[in-house]
Amino acid sequence: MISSTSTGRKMMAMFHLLLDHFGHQGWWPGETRLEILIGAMLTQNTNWANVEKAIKNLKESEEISLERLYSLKQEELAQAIRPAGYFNVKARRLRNLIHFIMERYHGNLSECLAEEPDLLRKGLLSVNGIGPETADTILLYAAGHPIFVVDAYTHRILSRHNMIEEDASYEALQSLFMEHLPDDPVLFNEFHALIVRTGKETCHKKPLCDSCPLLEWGTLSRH
DNA sequence: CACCAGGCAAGTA
DNA sequence: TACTTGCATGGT
Repeated sequence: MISSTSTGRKMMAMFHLLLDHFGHQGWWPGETRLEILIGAMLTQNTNWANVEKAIKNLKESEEISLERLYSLKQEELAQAIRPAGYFNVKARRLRNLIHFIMERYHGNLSECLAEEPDLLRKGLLSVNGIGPETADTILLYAAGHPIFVVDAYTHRILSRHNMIEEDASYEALQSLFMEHLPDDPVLFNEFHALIVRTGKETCHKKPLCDSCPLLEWGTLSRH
């Protein structure tokens, strides 16, 4: 069943078109799993370059640890992550996540990430400031679970190529990948990164698809 | 100058 | 339930 279905073959074809065109993306950038969590929070509706500046600020004075982050006042944290934008909300959200790990997993990140995936996802979603994309980013890129991350690019590209309705839900998009591809975190990791790369470079809001690697894929109609 | 970026929550009707 | 708005810096 899995990837031998028509849809499964099509999705794998998409993956290989993108991989051949753009090459390996090497996601998620970050030296530690804690940095991946921080990046996941900070990159919400924000360019990654700005997130890097914010993380650099955090690393500047001292090594990043859960304890140190939690000891910072929200205001201090906010100033450090300023370049990432929305710094007041994001400082609060980051603290909420740290608090969640402190309370439920005794401040032990490894214990947290070793949690059973469905349970961890529910827990993450209960944190104010974590929605489906951020939760799934943590599950895939920090915990290594075969969970597909859906974002605005995924929605736009798949909808433009008539693989899904324009008003498709997050869940519907996620199922398109997870129900038709093998449960492989390495595949999901690269695939999501490639979709973001495609969205940035060739599949913009204003169509610019002369160089789109997916021109001959799907059932193109709205480019 | 306008527009966009690897979302989410809260407010409104 | 279904829209709309606030959050904010930095690059193109």
